Amino acid sequence: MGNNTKEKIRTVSVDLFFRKGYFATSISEIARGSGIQKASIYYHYASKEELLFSILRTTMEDLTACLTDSLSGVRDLETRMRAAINSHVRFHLERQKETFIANSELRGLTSDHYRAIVKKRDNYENIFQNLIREGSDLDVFAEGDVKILSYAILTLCTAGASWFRPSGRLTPDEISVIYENFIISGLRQSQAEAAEV
Amino acid sequence: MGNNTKEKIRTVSVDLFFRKGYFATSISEIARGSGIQKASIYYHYASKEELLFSILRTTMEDLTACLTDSLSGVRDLETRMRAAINSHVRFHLERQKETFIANSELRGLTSDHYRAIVKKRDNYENIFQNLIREGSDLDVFAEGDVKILSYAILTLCTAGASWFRPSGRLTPDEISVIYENFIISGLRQSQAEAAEV
DNA sequence: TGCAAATTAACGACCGGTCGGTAAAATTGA
DNA sequence: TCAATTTTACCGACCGGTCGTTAATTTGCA
Repeated sequence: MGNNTKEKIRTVSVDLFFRKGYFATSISEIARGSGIQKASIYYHYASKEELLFSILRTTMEDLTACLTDSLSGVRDLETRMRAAINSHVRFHLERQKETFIANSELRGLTSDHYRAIVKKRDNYENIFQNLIREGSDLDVFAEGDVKILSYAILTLCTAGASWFRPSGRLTPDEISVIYENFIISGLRQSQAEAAEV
Repeated sequence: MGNNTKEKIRTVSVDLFFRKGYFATSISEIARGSGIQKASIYYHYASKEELLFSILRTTMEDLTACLTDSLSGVRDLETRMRAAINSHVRFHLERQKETFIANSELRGLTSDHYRAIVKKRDNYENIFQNLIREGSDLDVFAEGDVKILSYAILTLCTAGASWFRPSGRLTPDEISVIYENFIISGLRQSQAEAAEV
């Protein structure tokens, strides 16, 4: 029961960090939004930075768990890539604020915490890079720069989170399909195209 | 001659805003980096926010000028799209720090200045949206959601600026070609693909 | 009674911004 | 031509206020 307050602090922080940014958000504001005094925050979190780190860590862990879950049991490579994109897009749309923070507020971390998050991020990207590599080995995808292509895929989908509004005309799955088709055709043809020209 | 200092302040600010962020950068730091006292900054700029606005405004103006320049005299639609992508990529790679700030520090602006920058950004995006629209009218590109596609194209290329290192193995033009091919094939086929499935 | 959870009050550091002042350069005018 | 005046560019000291954080204390439930 006692972690009601801790969760409230987290929720309010996510909202404020998303809207105003980490440095522009003060502990006082978080306290006000949580309905407590600002000193009380330090009972639950050691520092403002640890609050940020806690948000980023769980977000990255949930993101990766979501991806491995979506891939388990799927064999066909194009289907795996589509499932990966769908997982990425859905997670970013459903947990818009947290993923936005995870992509923009890394500078607020201490160097130790920064390294920890980047490690998790690299691990996540690696899953995509392996998919691309396997795909071009099996000639499902054309040859291409694996790193650049993986960054391209991820930022493309991540960007969706910055303009998505839950009340908009498209559902997360509809948006996902648009990206899936765009990316799959890019992966198939990008280098064949280059040879042509 | 006197604007040496003003330019120096701008250069130092761009560097610090890029590395640490707008809110995490103090006027004292900018002064220290510029080799002057912080009071002197207020001789050249009315406020910290105006300094940010000045950077963003000129960046957006140069960006748009660069694009219209690249498109002038080019007729064929695919070639126009490739030229637009090339202009966008090159500008973002060559003026990496400024464009990064322009994409991440809008929250530091007053609402008036915010509106002014967003207007310039919308105007820039419109040029791309028109290219997509013309392309699908002429059946050079498949039908698709113009807004989503334009955001996809722009964020894809913009993201390049966040990992690009001038000392890397690829030149701006080589990177541009990768993106051009990826995008062109996506624009041609993304919706045909959807019908297939 | 004990302990978790919150309070009140205060801390030093630093923030963006302003102050009065000044040396040097540029401009004015007779 | 040259003294008088204004403008340019900058300085060091300082403002009120807010920052993140800590310490001591009180509250309220088991």
